[in-house]
Formats: sequence, C-alpha cells, structure tokens
Amino acid sequence: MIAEVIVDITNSMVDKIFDYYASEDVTVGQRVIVPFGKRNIQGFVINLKQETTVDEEKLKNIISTVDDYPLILPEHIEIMHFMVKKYHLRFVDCLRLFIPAQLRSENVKPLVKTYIIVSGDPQKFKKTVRSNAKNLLALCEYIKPNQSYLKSELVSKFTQSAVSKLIENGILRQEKIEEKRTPPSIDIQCQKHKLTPLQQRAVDEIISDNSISLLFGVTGSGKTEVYMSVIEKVVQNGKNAIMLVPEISLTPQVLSNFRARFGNNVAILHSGLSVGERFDEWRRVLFGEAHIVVGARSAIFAPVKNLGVIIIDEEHETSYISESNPRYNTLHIAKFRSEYNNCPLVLASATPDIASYQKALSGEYKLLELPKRINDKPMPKIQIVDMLSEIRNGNTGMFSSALLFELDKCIKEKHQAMLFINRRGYSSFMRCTNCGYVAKCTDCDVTLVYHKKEDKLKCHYCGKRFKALTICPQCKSTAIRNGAIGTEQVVSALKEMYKDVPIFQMDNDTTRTKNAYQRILSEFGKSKPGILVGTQMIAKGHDFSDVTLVGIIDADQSLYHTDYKSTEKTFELITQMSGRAGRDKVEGKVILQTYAPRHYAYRFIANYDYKSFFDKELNIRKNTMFPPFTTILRLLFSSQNEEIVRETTKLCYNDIKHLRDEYLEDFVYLDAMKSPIRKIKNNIRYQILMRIKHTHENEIIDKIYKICDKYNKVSVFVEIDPQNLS
DNA sequence: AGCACGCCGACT
DNA sequence: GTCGGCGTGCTC
Repeated sequence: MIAEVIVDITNSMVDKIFDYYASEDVTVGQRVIVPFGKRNIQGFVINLKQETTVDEEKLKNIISTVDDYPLILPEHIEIMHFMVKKYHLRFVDCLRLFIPAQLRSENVKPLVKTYIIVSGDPQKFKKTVRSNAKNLLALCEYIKPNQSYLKSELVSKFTQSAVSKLIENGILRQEKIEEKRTPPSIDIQCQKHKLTPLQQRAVDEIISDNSISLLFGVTGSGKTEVYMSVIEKVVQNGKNAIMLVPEISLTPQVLSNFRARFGNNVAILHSGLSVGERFDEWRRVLFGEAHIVVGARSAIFAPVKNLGVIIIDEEHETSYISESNPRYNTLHIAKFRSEYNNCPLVLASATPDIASYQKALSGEYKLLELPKRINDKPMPKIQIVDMLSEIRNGNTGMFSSALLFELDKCIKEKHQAMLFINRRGYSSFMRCTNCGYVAKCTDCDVTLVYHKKEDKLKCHYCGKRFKALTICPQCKSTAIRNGAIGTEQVVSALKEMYKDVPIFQMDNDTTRTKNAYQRILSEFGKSKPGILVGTQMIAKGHDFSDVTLVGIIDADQSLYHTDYKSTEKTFELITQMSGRAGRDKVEGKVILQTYAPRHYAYRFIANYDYKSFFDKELNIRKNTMFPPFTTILRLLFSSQNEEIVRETTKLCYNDIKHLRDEYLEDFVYLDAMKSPIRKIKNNIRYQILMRIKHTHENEIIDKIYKICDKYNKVSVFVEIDPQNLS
C-alpha cells in the first residue's frame, strides 16, 4: 500500500504530498515517522492508495507509527484541502490546527494512576506474617477485601516492599487506570427554565432541518437557554455539538451553565487550560467520551465525529477571524462542517454582523428573533448628552452634568456604576471641539488618521495625505484637538470626587497578570457602592445585578476610527455596554456622551433600533462600495531591503493592473502605497489595496495568488477582508 | 527545515 | 594545492 504523507516541517518548499510504502496497519490520520532526505521526521498520513506516479526507486518505507490511533479525522483532511484552496495555506499549518500544539513539542502523556485492588484475603495472609514485620502487618490491617486504593497512598504509608510482598502473594492486584485531567469550573446551580413560546419556536426551527439560522436576540432574551435545549435534543439523538464563544476566559458563567446541565459530557477547549488539561479534554472529544465541545475560535476544529449542531455565540465578534499564521474565518469552517455533517448551524447575536443580517433578510439564513428580554424587563433608557453644548455652558471637564448627577445618585443609593472608555482600535484623529467636525478622506468616507511625526492627516484606505487641521473648515474655530481620554485620567478624576468609594480600573495595563481580570471583577462585585472604569473588556463578562448606571465617556472614539466598519462596531459596543445596566430589580440608566449627538448611529442606539441602523448602514456601504458589497484585498510586501520591496510592489502592481483590465467591471478600487506602519522589526512594508465585486471573486483571488507566488524575493501576504490595515 | 553539491577566495 | 564561504536545489 502507498500512503500520502505531509511532513511536519513548516516550509513552503516541502509543503507537498509525499508518497511512501506503508504496511497494512497504517491508517489515514495517523502520525508516522518517515525517512526524509538524510533524516527521519514526523509526518501525517492523509490518504492511502494502491498506485503512485513516483519512481519506484525513490519510494521509501514508513518507519513507524507514532500513535496507535488516528489523530486526524477524515473530515479534517477534507477541511485541510478546503483551507489550503480557500486561504492558500500550507498543509502542515492546517494539520497543526487540528491537534493540540503540545502534542508535537512538549511531551504530554496521559495521566496514569496505578490502583491496588484487594483480590485476596488480607486477614488470612496476616497469620502467616512474622510478628516483627510491622509495616506488613499494619498494611494487612488497613486494607479491606474487594476495595481499591491508590498505589502511591499505600506505598507512602506502608513502604514499597510491603505492598510488593502482598502483590507477590496474590493478595493485591495492580491496575493502571488513565485519569483525565478535567478543568475546574465554578459550581453554580442552574435550573432548567421552561422555554418561552418564542424560545421554543427558535429551538424547533433550528433542529427542524440542516440550514443556517441567525438567532437575533436582544441582551437578556435567553439565548443560552435556546442553545442548551438545542444541544440537549441533538445529544439525545446520539449526535454531538460544538458551541463557540468569542473569548472563553471572559465567559466563565457560560461554562458553568453547561457543566451544570450536561456534566462530564462537556469538554472545554481554550488557551487558558494547562497543557495536560487541554490534551485530555481534546482526547475525551476524539474518543467520544464527551459529546459537547465548548470553546473559543479554534474549537471549531475539535475532533468531533457525527456533528449534530454548531452554535456560534456573539457571531459578530472579530475574534472569530484569525488574522495571523494560518488565517481563516471560523464561519467558513463552520459552514463547511455543517454541510459535511448535514447539520444545522446557528449564528447568534444581539447585534448581528451586517453581512449576516443581510443574508438572513435575503433568505440565505433562517431569521429567528427573540425581541424581548426574559420577564419583559425593559432595556435601560439611554440618554444622549451633547458634549459640545456642555462646553458652551462652561463645562470643559470629561464628565457632563447629567453624568455627574446620575453618578451622585447612584453612589448615594449604594448601587454600582460602570464607566466605559471607548478606545477600541485607538488611533488619533482630529476634531474641532467647537462644532464637532472630524477630518475625513474626500475619496473614501473614512476618518483620517493624524500622523504626528509628519504632521499630516492620512487615509489608511487609499493612502491620500492631507494637511493637518489648524482651522476648522466648518466653523473656522481654532479649537482643534487630537488624541483621546484615557482610563487613568478618568480614574484619577473620580478619586478626587469620591474619596471613600472603591474605584476599579480595567484595561490592558491592569489586566496583564494572570488572574487580574477575575480579581478586579469579583472585588468590584462586592463593592457597593463601587465604580468600575474600563475599556471594551468591561462590556462583557459577569452580570452585576447592582449596576444601575452605565456612563459612556467618549462614545465617538471608535466611531471615528479609520475602518469602514467603525460605525457598526460602535453600535455593537454601546448596545452591549448598555445591556450591563439594570439587570435586576432597579431600572438601569445609560448616559452616552458624544460630540456628534446627531450622528445616525446614536439615534438608533438610543432606541435599540438595530433594523433601522442596519438599513442606513447597508445603504452607505452600497453607495461607497464597501463590504458586504465588495471584498477588500490587501497584499502586504515586506523585506529588510527597501529598494527590493518597492520594486517588487511596483512589478506586482503592474501585473494586477493587467488583471484589472481583464476584469474592469469587478475592480472598484486599486492602488499601491507604503503601509501605514512603515516598518516592523526592520522590515519595510508596502501594500497593494483593492476592492472587488463578488461576481468573479474566486477567479480573481486565484489569479492574485498565482501572481504573488512569482515574487519570492520578499515576503508577500495576501489578506482577504483584513480586519485592520496597519 | 536541513543537508549536499558546487564553484570561488585566502590559508597551512 | 585544500579548507571553507554560502548560493542553489532536493527531499517520496
């Protein structure tokens, strides 16, 4: 038999299929050791066949197998082929995604404990023992017939020789049992709620066929209950489930809910686990010991056989897109697996991705709505505060009078407040503090980024440069400001105002250490009154029932990010943040401070009106020809040698111009420029940006890959719909 | 990746 | 003469 093997070396030169002679016991998906050049290395068997086109004298034998069971399912080999084609990845990089990383480098071994089973009669044996054999006598006294003990325990109490003596005489029997390291989870009670009619309808719709559903449910509408009911049904039918959450360490309560409901049937896969835990959880899935997988992005590759459903919670989150190494979009893999297994796929969110909602409206996805909170609890009222009029009224501080008033009230009533600094994708832009004008690109309708070094405004989409503002073109004021408010500023201002109130700061700086995140949250949870100040990381996580006030200090910061998605992201973030207030009896309130109170995003946010926002936003995207109406492609060239990068970019740009002439209708935009971040680790970066229509998208992308493959003097990255353009 | 082959400069 | 520099090319 001939085996097709991918060698475990990350180099494009050897990333191809090699044929080897294999004995009958080699199976697809197994790891093997093969002779490769002068040495022996590890490889993965991806196919078995009878014939080969390779010269017989070149063919060598597989030396041995590494594991006695296949690590990679046939489905995963299909996924690999799919990914290699779609994302132009290497075979090995895909295969490595499918198995725990530690399996290759470190030596993780199954945790095996030796047990001692009392198979004979210790009392009877005791009579034959000499009276001075103290340990032996004590051991005979200690053990009871037909009981089992940990060997290590008996050895430490009664010495190795005593235990061995009893084994020799057949009183004790040894047995090695593998124990799986199960990650701990907080034990909380989770009663099974009766589903509301709407929830029940959603469950029935999801499991009725194998289509893709968009579960559009506001915060607090009980989506988790829907997931659990769907999964329960799927497991009852003898199938398995994958449930993805955006960042698992931020959602421990989801895990606890699942553990409470499904017990050991749940396996958890995420980066926070120890090496051994992850290895064991992964094998529990592979061996079919756990039927439900809960995990972050990479859990989409879990070795689940016979998938019955895939659920993606908070589907709009960008963490589902891998932007480095093996680049992939979880949604594509999920669609592939749901088709392969002929099972339903559920995308769920309170603020669906615009592209997802569009597909739901067009009928490509099934739209399932949960428009109300459980128990008909109202959403907190959102009050928009115009910071420009605050300035006009003489308040130049960072807190509006409305926020100060509500904060005072909240503290007096011993409730909790969360203050949110929106600095997602922080970059500095220029704003007139008199009229609120923000500098935008004339060609792209995105906010310009201020580059301090050159004192210029730049568009990160087309590269066009503009003079830095000194006078506002709208109102002729000179009150131009750049930069943004930081968490520290807010915290120190609060500490001045409320000397006795505990104030917590949560951002990238304060959550560096391992458990800082949980510690801050749990301390805040106990502090009544208390104030938590933070970046977008406080928008998720635990429910605090006593939070009655949410203050959004400067909502605009993400609105004016350079990304065409910035308005959508602002809508998501503020909606999610607002959902933190008024989770319990007391009604919540949200104060939203902005310099652009009439921006359409805020109007819709205040009314929780996703659908109108969607209509407006989609219309803008259509007029400007941005996704989901086009695909953005970015080619990134980098090298130590600026001359070579510039030349290569130029040559490639010319090739692509020819391609554009071939597909004139499809190219909406094409240009080449220096990358916004000019240099990383001494590598000079240039880029080619384009936007193309979907009509011949696959053909064009294929051709672009082919073009880029020609330029191997510098490193070339092809990015499809990149999340950031730095 | 790693190792061999191969064709040029400066050394015992 | 030969030791060693790293450019190029191959690994079933």
